[in-house]
Amino acid sequence: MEIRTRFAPSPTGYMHIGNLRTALYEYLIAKSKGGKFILRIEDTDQERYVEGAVDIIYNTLKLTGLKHDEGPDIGGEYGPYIQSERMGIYMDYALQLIEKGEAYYCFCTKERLESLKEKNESGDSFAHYDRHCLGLSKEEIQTNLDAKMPFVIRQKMPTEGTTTFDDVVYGSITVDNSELDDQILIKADGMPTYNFANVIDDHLMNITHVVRGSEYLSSTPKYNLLYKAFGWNAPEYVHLPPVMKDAHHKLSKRNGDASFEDLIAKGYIVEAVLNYIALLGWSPSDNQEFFTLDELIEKFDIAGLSKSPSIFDIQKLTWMNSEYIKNMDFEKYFSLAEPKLKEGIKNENIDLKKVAALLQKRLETLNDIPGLVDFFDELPEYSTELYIHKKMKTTEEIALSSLKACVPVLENITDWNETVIHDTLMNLVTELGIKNGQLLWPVRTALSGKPTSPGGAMELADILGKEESLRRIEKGIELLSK
RNA sequence: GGCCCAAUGGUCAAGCGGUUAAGACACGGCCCUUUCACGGCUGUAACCCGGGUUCGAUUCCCGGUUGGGUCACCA
Repeated sequence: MEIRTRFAPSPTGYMHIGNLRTALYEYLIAKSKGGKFILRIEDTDQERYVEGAVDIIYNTLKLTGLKHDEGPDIGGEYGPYIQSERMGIYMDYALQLIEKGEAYYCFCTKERLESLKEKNESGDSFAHYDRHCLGLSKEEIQTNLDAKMPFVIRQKMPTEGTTTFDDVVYGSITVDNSELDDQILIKADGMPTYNFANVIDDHLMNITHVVRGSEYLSSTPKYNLLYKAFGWNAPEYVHLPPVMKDAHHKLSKRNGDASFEDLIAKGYIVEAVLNYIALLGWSPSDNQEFFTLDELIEKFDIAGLSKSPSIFDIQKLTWMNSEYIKNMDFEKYFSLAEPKLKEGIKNENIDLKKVAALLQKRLETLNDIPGLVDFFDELPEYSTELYIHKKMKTTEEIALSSLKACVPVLENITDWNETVIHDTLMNLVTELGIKNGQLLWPVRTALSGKPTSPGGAMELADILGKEESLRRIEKGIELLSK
């Protein structure tokens, strides 16, 4: 049988990391077996609907390469794929259940339900609905309906026995039916609840694997009972442990934690984020850590899913991100880096490609760039203490004499490029009989005005150009002469 | 509180009755080196507790502890 999974987000405004990971696993479960990945928008809660949220979903899937086979934007034979466009369907099925005696109308007001809860809080019984409306006669129901009284439709749960279901990651789980509430299927506004719409849609769309967060584990028995009430086969359940911010809190936008789009805005690479979250709760049978999407499809095995929550470790993502940057094709890397380079460098005489090349092995995120390259534009104010470096065996005196010595030889260079600069400086070192660092460290310092810089003396001199390099060295001499 | 679930270094995470308990991140050290990085080598660090079962438990079972989830006309 063809495997079909669905990503069923609510359009509430952004893409959680946890949501994206769920989508990824859904995609992989399907694609690793040649199945279909479906997108369905669950917008039954009109109060939480956020304008533009659906576009974020489309964009994220597109950006990450999690291409869906069916969905609102591309259609498919099981449409519509937006729940609000499927309204009639749910009511029909709810009515079917009423006829079968598996569900019933409930005319209780919210106030009455509230008061029930209050009673329960003081007592020791469960906060379950008291089935006040279960005993209504057909006539009473009809009268209420004719009077246009607002109603909901509730599922009638068995009061005895147990319900058992199997979860692919958690195994067999059993609960007492007495724990189950007569959950609402159709709300007073005529919309189905998530729990009901889900079952109907998953069945109608032939979904074979229901993948979702473990917070749904405790409501899954109700799902199973619903499938049973209809006489349908339940799908495979794949519940996923949460992605945590720390040992106690889930990662969530509400706590100010980064969403997918935030991470991208912070200079993380899409592929690195995807790779990292693939490994947050799943591991391959071998030790492989770096995966392209295609490799994930090939290597993914549902058995590698973990049962326990994982803490999102930005440090490891950052490391992985730097690995992606380092190993990226230069042209691709440059196209990503260029905007950030331009943020830090306004001077058009600077060869951005050379700067980019210097940076590629030193970046953690793209956003590090501006702060690392700003000195190319303008030499920052610096203290002559920068010239003192123990390991390079430099002092201010040595720095001064080294800088003075290199001015004439650099001035003599006509063909200003890295190789020539290198040879010239190294010759000078030999001539003066000093250590490399005693010349090169002062030059690097004079050129950058910073304790650290991407690239050393030769690279910086090459990029800055002859005139500017000499100007900066003179400036160093001036500072050191005071 | 009832019910459900989980528990290996600081973090991710192998392991599935017998192992010197992998690997990665982070951290420390060393090497390389014109700074910082990169790279290479290396070090510190873990089976929540108590009972069983077994010749033998990190692994299986039962309790407990801790943590999480759930108990909505939200998904």
